[in-house]
Amino acid sequence: MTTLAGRGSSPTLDEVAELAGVSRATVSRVVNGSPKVRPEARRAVEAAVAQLHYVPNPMARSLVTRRTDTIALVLSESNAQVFSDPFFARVFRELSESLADTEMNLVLLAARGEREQEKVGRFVRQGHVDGVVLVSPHRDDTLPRMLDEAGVPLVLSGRPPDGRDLCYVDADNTGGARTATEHLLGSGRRRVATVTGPQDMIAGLDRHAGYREALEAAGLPVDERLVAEGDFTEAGGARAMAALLERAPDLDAVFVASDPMAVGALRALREAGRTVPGDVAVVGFDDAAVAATCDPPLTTVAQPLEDMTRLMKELLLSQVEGQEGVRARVCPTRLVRRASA
Amino acid sequence: MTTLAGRGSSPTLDEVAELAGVSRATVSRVVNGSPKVRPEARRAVEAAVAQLHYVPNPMARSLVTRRTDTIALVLSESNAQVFSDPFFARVFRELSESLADTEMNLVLLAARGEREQEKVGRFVRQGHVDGVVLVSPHRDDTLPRMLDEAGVPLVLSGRPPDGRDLCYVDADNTGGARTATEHLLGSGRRRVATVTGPQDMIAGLDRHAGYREALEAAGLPVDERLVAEGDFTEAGGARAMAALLERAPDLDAVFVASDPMAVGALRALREAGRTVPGDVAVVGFDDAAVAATCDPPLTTVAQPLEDMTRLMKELLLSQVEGQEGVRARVCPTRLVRRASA
DNA sequence: GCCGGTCGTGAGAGCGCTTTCACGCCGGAC
DNA sequence: GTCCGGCGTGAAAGCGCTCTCACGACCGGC
Repeated sequence: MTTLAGRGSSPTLDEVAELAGVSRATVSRVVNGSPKVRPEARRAVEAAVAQLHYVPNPMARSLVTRRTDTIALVLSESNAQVFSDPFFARVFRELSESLADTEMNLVLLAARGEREQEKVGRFVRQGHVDGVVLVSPHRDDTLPRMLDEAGVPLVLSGRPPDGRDLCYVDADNTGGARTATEHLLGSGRRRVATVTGPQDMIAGLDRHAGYREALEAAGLPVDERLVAEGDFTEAGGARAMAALLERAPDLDAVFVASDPMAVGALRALREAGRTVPGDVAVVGFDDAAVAATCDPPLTTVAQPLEDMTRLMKELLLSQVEGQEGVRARVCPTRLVRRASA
Repeated sequence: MTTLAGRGSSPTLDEVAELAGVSRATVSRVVNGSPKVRPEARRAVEAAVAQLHYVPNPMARSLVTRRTDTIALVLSESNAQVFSDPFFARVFRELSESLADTEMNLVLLAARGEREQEKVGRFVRQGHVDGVVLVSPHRDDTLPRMLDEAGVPLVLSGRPPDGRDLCYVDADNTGGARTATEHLLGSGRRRVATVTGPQDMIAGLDRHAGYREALEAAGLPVDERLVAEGDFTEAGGARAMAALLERAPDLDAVFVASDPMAVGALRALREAGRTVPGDVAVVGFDDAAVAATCDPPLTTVAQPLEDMTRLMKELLLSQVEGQEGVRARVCPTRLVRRASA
């Protein structure tokens, strides 16, 4: 195959250089915004670039710069449903948006089963991306370690499981759960139950811990009949709530570890004939869109997602630039008061 | 910077060649599975590769092969909510899974606002990917044209808006809607309403058309009071259903153009004191997970999503291989009968 | 008038890989 | 014994870019 200018295959630096009457080096300088180019030459190059519709070949560039100007958001999650999780969707959106006026590209990689994790690992190790933001909600996930050992700039969304010293940004899940529970306690409730998240997920663990902390701080015993595990879905929340009602009919409040589960709990409560917040006060977590629209509107714990995403971006980009700065950041949550508690 | 073997920077072909006592060319042949290598030499190379943990540099390779072994799934959608749409999530999952035992990588690109579309366009035009599967649900989207003109192998998920001759795979939305409506008519209903999808979305349009076709085929007039537009969300479905009930209290059936909307419609119906399917029969579309779990379980139209995804993959890969084969494929839908109609 | 210092530029060496091409080798046909 | 045809191999030419380095032009200071 010969490389014919203007015939399908895109023009190269040399062709631009020839048309502009300068050398390759000068064209490169113009394209990369170097200041050391005479205005006159710059204009000539720019005209040639425009005329030829020149687009630099990123592979050739990466080959020498060792940069790809691309970062990956990787979702490590075997469970299908979590992909459509509003929390994750928002992280992706915010990240994508905040990168939009950068020259950085964002790609999303899914690592479901082990095979896919392996593929993602290879992809990253091969240098396809300059860095990765990793969402790895499960405690026993091996991907954080794999990517860490790949030596690529890495920021976790959510704290790492085993206390590994990885760079991460997380919401203060424990603190948020504590505040939520204290809010319930503060309004005079004494039989405060909880629907936890899956206890093999870090956020599920932390929010559960916050609930217990609040009870202990108030000098109240933790009654295991008041604790039921959900799976972060609406259906699971309804199930857990029903079980709770069965085991502890005298409960007068419940902290539910996610808004979708809280919506399910609301339904179970309604079906059991309990009023909210009259009979049972309910607090959720996440401040998902549904929290404002359900009936009654949900008091919930909001994470500063925008800040968190910005932080992830900044921490990652500074690593990409070669600076090792802050390793971890825990962001405060905020109680959003609505009608349910 | 000097390139020191084994020191951070990964080993190159030459280092492997030297260790194995052969030439670069031979190593390349082994790595790429060429048969023309003596078993003895092959073993030596493989040992060297293993010892050095050699991983080929994909940029260098792409530079000469003009392939990246990566395809993109791009979602062109300004509306945030659609990202967590179960239909899209499934397409992504299926595609990812079916590519898992290929050497092809899959990345997801989001093209929300115009800026992001521009970025995705540039990304693709620069040759970062070998092909793209494009989900572009809106009628007035410019991305299909942009990517088509980029000259990259392209398969749309869903038919293209303006009759452009693009390669696509779609469900038979019109046929499915017709079948659904006929089912309602066949069970003796005579005042069959519809909650349509947004009329600036292709699926919304097609499903609406199917509804009208069925009525016309049955010799029934289309009563515009029986038509309300939803937005493919549960809340929107509830709103539209309420409006329908207001305008045409005598309706006895409704075809709802998506399952989430149908769930909302079910709620509105319940709140209005109508029984389902006693007073009003309801048929949804998509056979989403929620259709089987809601109350009553939803009769709905299922798309052969697995087949469709496989087709997209095959059509795209054959384009990548340079074959121009089938351009379009419309897959038949199937009515799933449950309790609601 | 000479000298040191910018400043803009171009030649050229690589980045790590694939791939063509030519060459030496060996087995079989004559 | 000679000749031919594979077969395995290595040398070398790129792929399109960046970046160092050297060089000429031009400036002001003495």
